Amino acid sequence: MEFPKAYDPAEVERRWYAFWEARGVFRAEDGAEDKRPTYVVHMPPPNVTGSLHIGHALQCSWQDALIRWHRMRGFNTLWQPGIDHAGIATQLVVERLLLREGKTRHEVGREEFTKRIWKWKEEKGGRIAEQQRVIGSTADWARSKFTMDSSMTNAVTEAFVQLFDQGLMYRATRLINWCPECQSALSDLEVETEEGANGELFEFAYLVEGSDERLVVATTRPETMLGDTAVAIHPDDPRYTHLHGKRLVHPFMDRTIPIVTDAILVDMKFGTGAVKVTPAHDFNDFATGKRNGLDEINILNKDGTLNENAGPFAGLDRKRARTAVKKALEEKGLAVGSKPHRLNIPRCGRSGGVVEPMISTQWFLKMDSMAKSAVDAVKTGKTEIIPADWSKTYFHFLENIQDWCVSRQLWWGHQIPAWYGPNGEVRVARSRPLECGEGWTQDPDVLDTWFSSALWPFSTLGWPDKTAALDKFYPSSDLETGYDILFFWVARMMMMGLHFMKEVPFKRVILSGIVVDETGEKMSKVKGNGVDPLDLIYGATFKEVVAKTMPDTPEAEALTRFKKAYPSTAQMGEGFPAFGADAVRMTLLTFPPSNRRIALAPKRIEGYRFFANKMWNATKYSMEHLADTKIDPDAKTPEATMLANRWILSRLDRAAKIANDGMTNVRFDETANELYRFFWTDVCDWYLELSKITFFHGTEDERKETRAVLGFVLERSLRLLHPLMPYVTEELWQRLCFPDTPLGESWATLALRAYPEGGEGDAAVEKEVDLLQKVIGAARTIRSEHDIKWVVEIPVVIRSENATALESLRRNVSWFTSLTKSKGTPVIETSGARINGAVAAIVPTDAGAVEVHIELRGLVTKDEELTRIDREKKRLEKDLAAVTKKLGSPGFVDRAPKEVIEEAHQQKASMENALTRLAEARSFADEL
RNA sequence: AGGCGCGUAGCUCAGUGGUAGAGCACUACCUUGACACGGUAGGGGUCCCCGGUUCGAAACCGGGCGCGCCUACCA
Repeated sequence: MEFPKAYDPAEVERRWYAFWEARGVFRAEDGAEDKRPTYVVHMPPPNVTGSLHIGHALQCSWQDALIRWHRMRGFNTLWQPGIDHAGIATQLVVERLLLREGKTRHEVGREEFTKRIWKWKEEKGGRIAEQQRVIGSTADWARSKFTMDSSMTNAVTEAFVQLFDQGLMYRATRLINWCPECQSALSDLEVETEEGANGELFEFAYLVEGSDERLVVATTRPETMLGDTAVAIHPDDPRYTHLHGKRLVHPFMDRTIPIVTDAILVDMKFGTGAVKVTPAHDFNDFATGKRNGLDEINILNKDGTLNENAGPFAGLDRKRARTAVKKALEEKGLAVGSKPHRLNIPRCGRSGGVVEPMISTQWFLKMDSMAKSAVDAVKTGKTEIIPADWSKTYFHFLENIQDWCVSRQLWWGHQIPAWYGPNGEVRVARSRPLECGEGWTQDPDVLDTWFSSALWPFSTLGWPDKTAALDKFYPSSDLETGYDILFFWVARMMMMGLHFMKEVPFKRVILSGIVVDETGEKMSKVKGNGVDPLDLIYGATFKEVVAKTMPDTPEAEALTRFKKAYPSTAQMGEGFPAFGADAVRMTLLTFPPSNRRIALAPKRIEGYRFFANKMWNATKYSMEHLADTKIDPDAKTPEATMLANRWILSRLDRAAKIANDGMTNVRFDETANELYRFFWTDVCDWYLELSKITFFHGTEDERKETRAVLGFVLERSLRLLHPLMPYVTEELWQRLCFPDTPLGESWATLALRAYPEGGEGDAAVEKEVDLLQKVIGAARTIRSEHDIKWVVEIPVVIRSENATALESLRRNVSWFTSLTKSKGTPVIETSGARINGAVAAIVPTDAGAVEVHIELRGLVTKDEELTRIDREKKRLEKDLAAVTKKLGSPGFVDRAPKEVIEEAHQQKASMENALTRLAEARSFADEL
């Protein structure tokens, strides 16, 4: 089989996704006869309007790593995918399309409009699922659900009816958040506050009835005065005692309004101490109205224009009305003035329009008892939130929760299963009740999209039917999602799951952070600092990137802004190369999951592409030397007698342990970093180099053992890395294990091999090798410091009083010779004559230093050597001073643990010994 | 205003009581039979500041400064 010199992710990755799919790797088994333990993850269903962004890529990487890891460990894994119908977002998209035809949804009608949305969905919607495949997600796509599927609608209806029958779902008239742009009610959570907006505080006066006295109030929304039904003062405010019980004249309406006293609303110290009260358009005022029995006058139409209650201002839109009211007040001499004021503006999370509190009749879901259960489930540990810090936020939300306004005045969504009769009757049922004939109409409103999402962990499995899948896969194991939807989704699933299934929907909640740009700024369309993961996977020029993210900005400026957001791209030329999905995944996995912000540096991704190339070439090398050795993936750990082989097997064992621990503890970064380190440093830098000694100079027996170990280590390394970097590992595994089968045609797949468990390794072997590495390192440092060319072979003498070390060095002298290019065989001795004109490196050990003397006469100058020794000396002295101080400090010897003291003594002795040797070496420098 | 989080090498980040770590970037040398998407070696840090606990603090506690996010908001 051809083995190109460099790894090409684009060529390789393309090959494997369909391969896995064809082998049924992703499938979960419903059947009761399948006795494997289950592992279930629900993928947060992305919006049907959405396309893959880097946040999805992060979550896919995490979830796929968890899923693949469990699958390899023999779990019956279900990764449940799906798509969310995203009520408002989708409706807005299709409305915008209609607008291009010059039509509104009201003109085409509800039925036609809904048809159009479905058509749009079939053509354009849900493309994200294809993109999720690109990054390697092994979800069970055959089970994918759309929240508007009939089975989902069935579940939503059932849930609604049950909740209504239980008295938890009710209809009420109250002040709610209204988005005039969407013309719909919103839940509290869908309102986003724009902080610190520049506005003004406008002051005007009401005249006291029957006098000339003026009472000055202030407002940031002057037009709301049209709905004022009182002015409140503090009962204890001496300035206004004489006004108690008086009334004020409304300047534009034919009414007077009372002056009420209210200690809750009014802060005497703020402003004039008098507050206008608009119960129908302000949450605080609404409560004040209830306390004081005030009228509630709604002055707004659903589209945000003023209604007939606004008298002369009726018909104006909010903004114009504000100007008009101010002007009219000025004309009447009632305006007092205005000053700049910073305020927070509530905006609709979807449309961005300014939200207006408005009195309206809506459906609400009672939250208190369900919220309590959801709190208890976490407090009692039935569900664990990771990182645990988030529990506090979760509790705070649920302990202060308001009833959930679930009805939306949209056309796209699950229509509320309530019918209203001609005489005000209300019927809630699974389908239109027979008695609801002539004169009855179904509630036109739909349910909040999050209501259907809240049922997801069981609705996707067939609820309310008792299905095999529901039986087997509820509750799920882990839920992994961004912390930004902790309230929207996670908390609500908890409540619904506990309510309907009497059991928590998931055992662990893993909350991920937000991917931000390289400088830590949140990615946003406005800033244009987003990155499309597909551009990273497939490659793209920076011009192409900014054309997408900042389409309205001139190219040069856009490029400047882009480079500012991603400084590391300065070293990348004209664009991103194709990093490949593996590199993108690996990068995202190396951030600790507890990080709230994940600053994506493209340069870092490059590093993992290089890592894939390293794996590629290590495999290439191995296969060249394995010759006809058949790699049996089922082989047990081979017997090893040679130190290098025993060592790498030990390291493999420990790396596997660390990898598993990381996955268990949701520390993917620890898994990823250890496997990276293990493969690059232990396998490539040391083991492959050592294996060359055997392959080129060893006996046939040695070669045979080394081939077996090399093949084994490589095969297991690929397994270990597979959940993180599935593509390159599958490719290399196929090449390694089935060299005669054309790629993509074998039946076996790495995705279904057992994940190595690992263990503690062999400490004695690792300690021995550690010393050899240090001695080799010391010799290399000398070479490098003195600029000795690689091809120059140099005589070496090694001396030490450490008998164990000497013995090991003698046995493994070829390591030293080969890896330091020393001449002939180094002389290894306890003491005795040293080479004239040699420089020495000192390696401290716990049984006397190892000295490495290298003959460099004629190759270096005395000064160079003195510089080197002095630097070494300085370093040792610094460390020695630290440990000496520690040992001398009062209390340390008395109070520190025995082993710590012992260690300190040993360090001291070893450094002192090394310093003595170094001083000797210094005197030798004269001979150079 | 409250809550939460963060501040460690030029950059992105690990490290949670025992002599400061990784990757990238940087410097020098090297095309050595897997890999220049590479190798070998090296330089670089008052661990934000101030107190306290401790024999010992980057880590634990208190206070401050700076940054970010969330919740609630004064008309």
